[in-house]
Amino acid sequence: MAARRYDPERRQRIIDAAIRVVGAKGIAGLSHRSVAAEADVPLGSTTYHFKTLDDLMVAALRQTNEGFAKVVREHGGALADPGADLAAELARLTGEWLDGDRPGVELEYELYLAALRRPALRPVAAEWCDEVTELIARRTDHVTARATAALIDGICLQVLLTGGAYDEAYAHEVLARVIDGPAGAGDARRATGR
Amino acid sequence: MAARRYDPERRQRIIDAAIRVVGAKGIAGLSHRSVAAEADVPLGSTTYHFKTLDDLMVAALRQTNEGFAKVVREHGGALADPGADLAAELARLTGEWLDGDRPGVELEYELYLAALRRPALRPVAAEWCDEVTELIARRTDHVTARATAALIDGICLQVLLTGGAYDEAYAHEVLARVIDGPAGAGDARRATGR
DNA sequence: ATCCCATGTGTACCAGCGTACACATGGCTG
DNA sequence: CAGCCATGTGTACGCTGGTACACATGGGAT
Repeated sequence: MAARRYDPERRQRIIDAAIRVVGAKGIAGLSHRSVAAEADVPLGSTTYHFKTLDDLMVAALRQTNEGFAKVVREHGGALADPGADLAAELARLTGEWLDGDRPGVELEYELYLAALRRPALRPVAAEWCDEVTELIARRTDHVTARATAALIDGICLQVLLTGGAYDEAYAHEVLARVIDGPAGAGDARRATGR
Repeated sequence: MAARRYDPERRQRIIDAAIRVVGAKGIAGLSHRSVAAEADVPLGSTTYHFKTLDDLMVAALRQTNEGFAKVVREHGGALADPGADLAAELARLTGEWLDGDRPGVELEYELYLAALRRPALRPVAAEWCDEVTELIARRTDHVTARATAALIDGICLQVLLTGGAYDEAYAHEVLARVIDGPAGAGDARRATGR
């Protein structure tokens, strides 16, 4: 098998350092050198483990994708409860995520949005999308889940990009429209968008 | 008045060149030099008109913000018609925007999303948000308009970031939920328990 | 025990960057 | 019509970046 001689954690430490660098200076501040300094390893070590910065970003994005999932795991027990108000629960979770670790959220979105210009990141961004959708789809049909994920993304973006505050009541209200929309109209199962 | 000696269009040409550069190489490829080369002006000229790259990006973002508005102006006549199906109209317009000028859309989003890490861009991003919201708010209340704008953003993002295709029927369906959701009354949405 | 090679290290090269600054030019004000 | 100064130009400096490459080391296969 792979034989990691001296520092079996070397690669992982570089990824962690990259995440800290992006958090502190943004993607623009990410370089082999800055990561090497942050991880306290020589320059050659970062170029050895990650030939290109895209490779490093893919690894970092994969790791940060855990962020929201972690919040869900820790505070989202009610999500699975069929009796709970799904829209209210999602609005609450999103608020906790945004208010609890704003730098972490910004970092996660920065890496996520970087996929716009870096095709290498797109599969990872798509994974993240699918994971959130699947999570919601345990309580709704697939179309509703996709739309709910999109709406949450849009709401978060508006908060992050404009510097405004998160309004949980507003989020609850409009999330409910998407989630309860097809149920309230009478034909409960009318979703076959794809 | 300002006295532009030789080249009254100099500043504007630099902005246009900056937009072309971002379109071709992304924000990461934007520099005083690359813009100067693209605009065919000496280096000193770009640094004279725009002290920092942020200044240049603000000007570029302001200009690109016209993109969607332009589509609306040219193809969105029905938007103002109170008899038209607003959700269908928006879904159609978004499709035209995404399919008609994909590079332009990516460029616009790249500049828009750059506000995440560049506070200087946030006021401009907020302006763009407000403009779209106001446009929609001519047919709906303000909360609905904001949510609709957020949902459109989210849907576009999912298309752009994951490389998927735009599904107009899906967009129509979920936009309708947000827009028609509060059909009963403004705040009595929870009253219709079953 | 020996050797291979994955892993790790140090350094040098060159390109591109922001910035600064001295200088050129000619419309506008007075 | 004379001078000011907004505008425009060319060049140089110091820094940081990606990349390449020669060299070091020691675990495991033989």
